[in-house]
Amino acid sequence: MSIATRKEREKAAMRRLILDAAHAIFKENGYDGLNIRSIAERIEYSPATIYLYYKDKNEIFYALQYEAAAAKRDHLLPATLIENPWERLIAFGRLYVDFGLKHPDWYDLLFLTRAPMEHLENQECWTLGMATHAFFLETVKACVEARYFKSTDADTIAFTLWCHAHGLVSLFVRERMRMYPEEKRAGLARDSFTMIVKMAESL
Amino acid sequence: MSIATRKEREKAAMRRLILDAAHAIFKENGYDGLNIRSIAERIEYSPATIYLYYKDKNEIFYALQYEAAAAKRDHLLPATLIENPWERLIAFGRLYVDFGLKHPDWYDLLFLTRAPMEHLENQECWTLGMATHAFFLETVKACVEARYFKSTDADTIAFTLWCHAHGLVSLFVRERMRMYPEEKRAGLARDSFTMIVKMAESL
DNA sequence: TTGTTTCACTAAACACTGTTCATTAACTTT
DNA sequence: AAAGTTAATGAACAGTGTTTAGTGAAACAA
Repeated sequence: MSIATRKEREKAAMRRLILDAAHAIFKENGYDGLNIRSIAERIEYSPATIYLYYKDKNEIFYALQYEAAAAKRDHLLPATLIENPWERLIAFGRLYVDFGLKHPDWYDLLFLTRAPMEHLENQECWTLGMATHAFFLETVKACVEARYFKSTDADTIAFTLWCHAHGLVSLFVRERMRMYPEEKRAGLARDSFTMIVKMAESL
Repeated sequence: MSIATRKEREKAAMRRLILDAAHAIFKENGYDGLNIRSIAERIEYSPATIYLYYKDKNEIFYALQYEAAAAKRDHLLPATLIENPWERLIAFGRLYVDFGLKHPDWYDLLFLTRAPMEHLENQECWTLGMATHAFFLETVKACVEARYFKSTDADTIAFTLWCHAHGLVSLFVRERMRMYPEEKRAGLARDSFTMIVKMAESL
């Protein structure tokens, strides 16, 4: 029994080792620089060994996506502590955009990568994302109930705000802000966030 | 001289042939199914021949991106004919979203592909996109001047509206709408567009 | 017409991906 | 100590983008 548990432990350690290497490479060279051989080289094992611990590259990708989701959850945590729903909503939005602009690679991984999403519903990552989204929706609903909006359609309000934040971050992450001079971009992001808040107030 | 012009004509025809093949493959199999060998096979030439007409795959990618930009411009054309700036703005937004949802692959190519954008500034595609963006900005400015908004910051208004539309389309194109039941998604998109228009009215 | 040059084209290769499999060597069990 | 199990790997395969040496035909010069 002891040997079996040790082996389990070693297996988990190896999976961790692989994932940490993948994580490091991803941070250093982005998704493009991440390949099986680069991981293998970094952990000083043969490429074939990777396949003893992860079915294929997608599984590693999923695991990385989970890391990103966890990082996002942690980043948004401070907002969840705020009592007032309206303040909470604003803080949530601000931190969401903040996360995307500070960690474009992770945001990319979570929301912009054209990836095999088919099996993602079963993934822990999806659960984590759903929880965050549910929390966001709850906050909007709390605002609706507290009459912060004239509209009562919480779903549409939430979706609309999400569209704005996601669109804003996406334009930055995928470098579609080139028509604006570099020094104006950050200000534009800030002003637009302020504006959507104002728009939401009078909603 | 006649031979030289004929050769030029043939060269242009070949570039067209390659691009049309690429276009067709892209429409049939998406960006992933598009590779040099598949183009070569379709036009019944060797893969190496492609490189006599396009420097590398990126150049073909750029050309395709231009096709997408032209398709988008054509799709938005009806809006440009509307006199009233506010009506024009709404029509423009509606057609923009409509284009993205109807042609996700092209939208992807234009705004979501992680691509070598470095040399894109010099590209016709960029010029075309800039023109469309400039028109959009002009429309917002016209609305500002006609006092359709309280705010006078046309740049931020335009950017904010773009963020929403782009975010909305992006969530669909990259399949991040899974948390909403399939049959509700279209309605949500419609409602959200209506909502952002309402929000803009009271801006 | 003949010899030379130019040019479109291609087969074959290279380097790089993800992935598989037979073999080896070490560990575990008997 | 022998037999069985398993972790690890070298070598290969198939699929990418891209380059290069070479071939045959078209264009040109005599």
